[in-house]
Amino acid sequence: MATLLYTILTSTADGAIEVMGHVLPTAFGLLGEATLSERSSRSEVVYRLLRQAILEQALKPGTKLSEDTIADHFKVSRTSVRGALVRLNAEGIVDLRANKGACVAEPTLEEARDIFSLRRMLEAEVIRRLVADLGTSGFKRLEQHVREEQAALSDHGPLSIRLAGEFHILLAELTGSQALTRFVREVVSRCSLILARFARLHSPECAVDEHIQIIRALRSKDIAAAEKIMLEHLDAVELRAELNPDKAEPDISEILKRYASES
Amino acid sequence: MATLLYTILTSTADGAIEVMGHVLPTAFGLLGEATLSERSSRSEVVYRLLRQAILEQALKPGTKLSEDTIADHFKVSRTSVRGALVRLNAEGIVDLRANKGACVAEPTLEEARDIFSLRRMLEAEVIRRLVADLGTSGFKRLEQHVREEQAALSDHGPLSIRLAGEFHILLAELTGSQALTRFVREVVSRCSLILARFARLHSPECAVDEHIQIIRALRSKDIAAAEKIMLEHLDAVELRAELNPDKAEPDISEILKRYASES
DNA sequence: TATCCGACTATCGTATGCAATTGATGGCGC
DNA sequence: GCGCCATCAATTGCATACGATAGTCGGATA
Repeated sequence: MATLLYTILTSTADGAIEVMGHVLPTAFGLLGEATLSERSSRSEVVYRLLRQAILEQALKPGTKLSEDTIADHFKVSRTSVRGALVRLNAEGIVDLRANKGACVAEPTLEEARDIFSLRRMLEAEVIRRLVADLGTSGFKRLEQHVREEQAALSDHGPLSIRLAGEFHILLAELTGSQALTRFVREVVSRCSLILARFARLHSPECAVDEHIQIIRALRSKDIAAAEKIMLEHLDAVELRAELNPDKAEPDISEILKRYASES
Repeated sequence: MATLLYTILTSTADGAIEVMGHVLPTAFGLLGEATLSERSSRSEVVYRLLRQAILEQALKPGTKLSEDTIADHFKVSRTSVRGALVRLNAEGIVDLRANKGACVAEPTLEEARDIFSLRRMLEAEVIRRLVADLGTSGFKRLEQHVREEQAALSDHGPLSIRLAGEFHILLAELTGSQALTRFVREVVSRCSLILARFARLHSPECAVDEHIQIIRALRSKDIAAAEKIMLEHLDAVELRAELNPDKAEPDISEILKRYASES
């Protein structure tokens, strides 16, 4: 396994997707249910790397994900790539159009609002549960994560983008609810896509402060306050997404829809 | 299992898509994003049939899903089967153990309670949204669905089991929120597994009545009342699941856990 | 010159073959 | 007789090959 990862890391060093090689190591804890100890199949590795690349916005919404290209870069067969793409499609971060190849999903404005709405609901629930029973070790993990976020701030790179999202996934994990974690993972992923698509630029500095506030609120054991902070944080994130309808038309079909009725 | 594969086998004998005509006509709007007009790939067909078989409890939790066996019965290659299994795994209704094959997921008691808890939250949200804006056509679809449920009651078969679950998915669809629909689909699917695993027998008669009550509550536009009815309905479903810890130990590991600490 | 049609290319969908891993069975030593 | 190890069968993981489909480019015709 280690050898496989090594070959992939080195092989990407001279490929086009080399970005992903750099940031991989720190990512491994959170990226999936699978821990380091389990052997990873090739398909699994491709899945993780692609997912990571998308969440770090190295692969932007709309980017074509040709099976051949990816297979060549990772030095694996298309079979393994297909498996990864199917999974990513099931998570909603990759669109899979029959006979026309896959591409990074492009959430529309409507979907974006939808996702944020659900995210508020889910994460409010996370907070409620954590206020009820978050132990010392949980706080330790949160604080450790925030420290990593702060450390990553300096490079202003993809790492901080990803860590910002993973803070929320970590919160969900700490509830101990697998299903809730799954759903939060999904909305957070989709939010990454939304930000990549609509936000002018990601400004993670604020986010870290807000994350610290969330931890503090959790410590206070005040449900209402904690929930309020979380919702405000999510509002801030949505604000950063600049989901105003008059900019960045999501889709040609969206535009043409208005003309179709007049013809 | 054998019976199911047999029915599938015989019905696929004269063409894969026609088969689904028999069992899926009412479901087609629900079962996936794909509409009838799009051509379905083999992998897609296998996916739908397997999913349906699992949700109708023809394939029970724990059943081994050998690639070869399925491929032979469906007269397709293992490749198509694998694609379907990966998708089902992503939805959480199939477990995929590396090098050891797939099997229908076996939710533990703990997971079961977790799922029900989330389901309550999600479906309460569905109700809140529907009370706000459910149009005439929406009610028509709901009533049509309930009629189908009633018609299916007579055979006491798998169809009524599936339709009962799909009522909830239909509710979610009517909110217009893709993400919410996704999540509801997932919890409903998992609940099917849970019922298959723990419930003594499925008694769908009650469910239909309860579904009618839900529609009535939605008509009344009384959020609190509608939400209450839905939650009561879900409580009833959970009750039917008989999630009492002292019966039907989910897992050998669960049992041995208690012994491990004493060794 | 503009439009339509047909061949071409690139890419995907599927099948098949081989390598790798797991679990089992039988033989061997104790 | 009992336990351990090696070999074997079964099944999955992966790669490659082939057929099918969609988009593109060039030529023929009006």
